[in-house]
Amino acid sequence: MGLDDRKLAVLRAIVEDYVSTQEPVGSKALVERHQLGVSPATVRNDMAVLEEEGYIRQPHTSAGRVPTDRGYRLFVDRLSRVKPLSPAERRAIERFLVGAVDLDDVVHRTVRLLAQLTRQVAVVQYPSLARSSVRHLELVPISTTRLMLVMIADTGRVEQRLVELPGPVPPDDVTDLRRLVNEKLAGARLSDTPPLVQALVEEAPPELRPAMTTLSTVLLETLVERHEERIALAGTANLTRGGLLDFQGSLRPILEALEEEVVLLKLIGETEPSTTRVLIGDENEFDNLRAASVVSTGYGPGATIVGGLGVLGPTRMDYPGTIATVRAVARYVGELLAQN
Amino acid sequence: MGLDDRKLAVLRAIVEDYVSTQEPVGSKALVERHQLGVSPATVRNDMAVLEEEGYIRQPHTSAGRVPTDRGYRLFVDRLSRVKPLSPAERRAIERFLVGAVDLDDVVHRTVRLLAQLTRQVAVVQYPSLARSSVRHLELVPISTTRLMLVMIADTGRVEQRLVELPGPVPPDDVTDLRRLVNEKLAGARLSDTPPLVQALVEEAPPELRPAMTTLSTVLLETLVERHEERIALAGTANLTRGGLLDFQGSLRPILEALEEEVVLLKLIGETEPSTTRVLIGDENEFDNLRAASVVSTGYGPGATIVGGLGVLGPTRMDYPGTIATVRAVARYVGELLAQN
DNA sequence: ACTGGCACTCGCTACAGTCGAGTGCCAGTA
DNA sequence: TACTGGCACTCGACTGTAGCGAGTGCCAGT
Repeated sequence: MGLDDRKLAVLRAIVEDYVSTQEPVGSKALVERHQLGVSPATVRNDMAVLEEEGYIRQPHTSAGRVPTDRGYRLFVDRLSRVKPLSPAERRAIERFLVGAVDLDDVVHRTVRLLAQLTRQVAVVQYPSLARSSVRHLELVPISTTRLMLVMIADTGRVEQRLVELPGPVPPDDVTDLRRLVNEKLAGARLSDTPPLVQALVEEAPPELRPAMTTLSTVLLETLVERHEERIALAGTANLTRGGLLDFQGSLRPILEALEEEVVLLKLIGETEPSTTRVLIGDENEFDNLRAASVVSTGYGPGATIVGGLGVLGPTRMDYPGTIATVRAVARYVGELLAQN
Repeated sequence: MGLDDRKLAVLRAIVEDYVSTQEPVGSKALVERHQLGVSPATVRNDMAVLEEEGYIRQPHTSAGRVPTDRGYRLFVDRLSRVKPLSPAERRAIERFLVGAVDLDDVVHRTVRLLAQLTRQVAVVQYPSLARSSVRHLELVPISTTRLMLVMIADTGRVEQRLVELPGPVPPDDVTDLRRLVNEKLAGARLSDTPPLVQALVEEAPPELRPAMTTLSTVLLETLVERHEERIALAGTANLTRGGLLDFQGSLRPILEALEEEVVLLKLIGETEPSTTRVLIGDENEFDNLRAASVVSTGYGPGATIVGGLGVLGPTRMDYPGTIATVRAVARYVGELLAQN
């Protein structure tokens, strides 16, 4: 594993050149474009070693070298220098996000911004209900046997659900139900609600018992079991940049994966540590995405994390730039949420 | 314009063959696959006429014929025979749509169903607010100077919006505001609300005046001006079927168009008459979509129309089948909405 | 440990030739 | 007049060959 500094510099140069030109890079071009201080022949020897170690490969015998997924990984972990955002980018972020009136609005603006800045596919998860607390529960009578249950979370999310009651419930009883439900649940984290909901049913006065039972079922279903995560997506047109070279010629598997909310959630939703996560090619657990890389991070007001966001692109992407942008956008969104 | 019956039959045969094989169709293959009762030479003469009239064309001199947009138009208008849904399809529709608990749920299921059945890109517009009536307006205090305005429409749509009040408003005043707003607006069509909102401000008691003024601004903005239309999309992966032959090799313009809600709304939202609309290639007003066709129709409970839905695919698509499916799905969705 | 030189590989492009599906036209026939 | 069979022609698709050149691996020399 003798990878001395120069070999690492060569790998870095290969990655940088390949990312920008999208063409296999040869030894001669390398020494011309970078100040390596050695001759092409020497670089070739280094390349041979790098290839043997699996960091680069040759598409065909007489072609230049291309980084492998492993090579990108090493690059991301040890070689990439942080790329600060340009002032223009900072300004773009601020301009784009001010004036958002709504959680929906914030999420939509964010996902478009992210797609535009990175020129890739952007994914933003709405604040997770599992990480939210109940701010208020509203019951709106639709008919004598139907209620609309509206839950407002502290993260700004609003979920609604129709409740089909077992029998007619007079308006006064609805008021009572509303009061009881709010007394018990307001302020509680959603993940803590199941026992509380259970208690609600047990403590309900007899005449409200049937309605409360139905209501509790819906509550549990909507708020906990079905784990209603939502996702916004933008920039799919960016997949077609770079012709058909990226993604080995077929967008199909990528587009299919992007249609599955479950997949997207796995991609950007699992950010336990608050650090940025980079998944490169193979490392991805979905076969459909083995030709793609994902950069994602968590966001939230202050230090807490309420959701994830990220971008998806070809393995040959500008990792330092993308990582910087994703982080910056996540931070801005967090600040925005903190204001509400 | 002498297009006798046989020439029309030839055109129909060309369209049908081309749609199913995706290859230019020649005179010999035509007489073999269809019972036209004449020789290839005769068919060739007919083809020459059809080409002169602009209904078909030759990709290159020594190739078979391909329908033009104009040819598809004639086919759709006069030649296509209605294709009844298979029992399997009917069952799929029913199975897919029962068990929807929510408007969101209904829309999502519908759009996926449509994409799956037609194997194309499906678009479903949420019931338009412009065509809805207010069922209930709820004001939920978030802090002393902030309210969450929640509007529930008779179509099942729920819109929320944060209201930043000019000063602190005590809970009792919020109750009053809620009562006043509902008394005035509940039951009104959204398009009729502007004068009512105006009246609300004028009739408000002095102490509620400032809050009501702010509230009315948000109300108008959210419910009328910003015309909050929503759209669901599915099946973009289907664009890659048929290799790169459809859409002349580049999905880019299509994907770009699909990202613009405004474009989608124009495509499927403008269904004044309750009939199915077919836009073929050129006929589309967006340059990005000149290689695509759109089949759309309105849906709604009973005879009224509250929104549009449709699919987008290559100009060489199975028009009769697609039209039948789109219609059937729209009808089922309408019935589903009528139940609520 | 690095370098210059050299033979070698192999994808890319251009070009020529063949094949065959499909056409347009025309003279012949019912 | 309307259709048909026959025939010459067109032109894209495919195949094979040849030359080019970027890039490599190796080796002897410093």
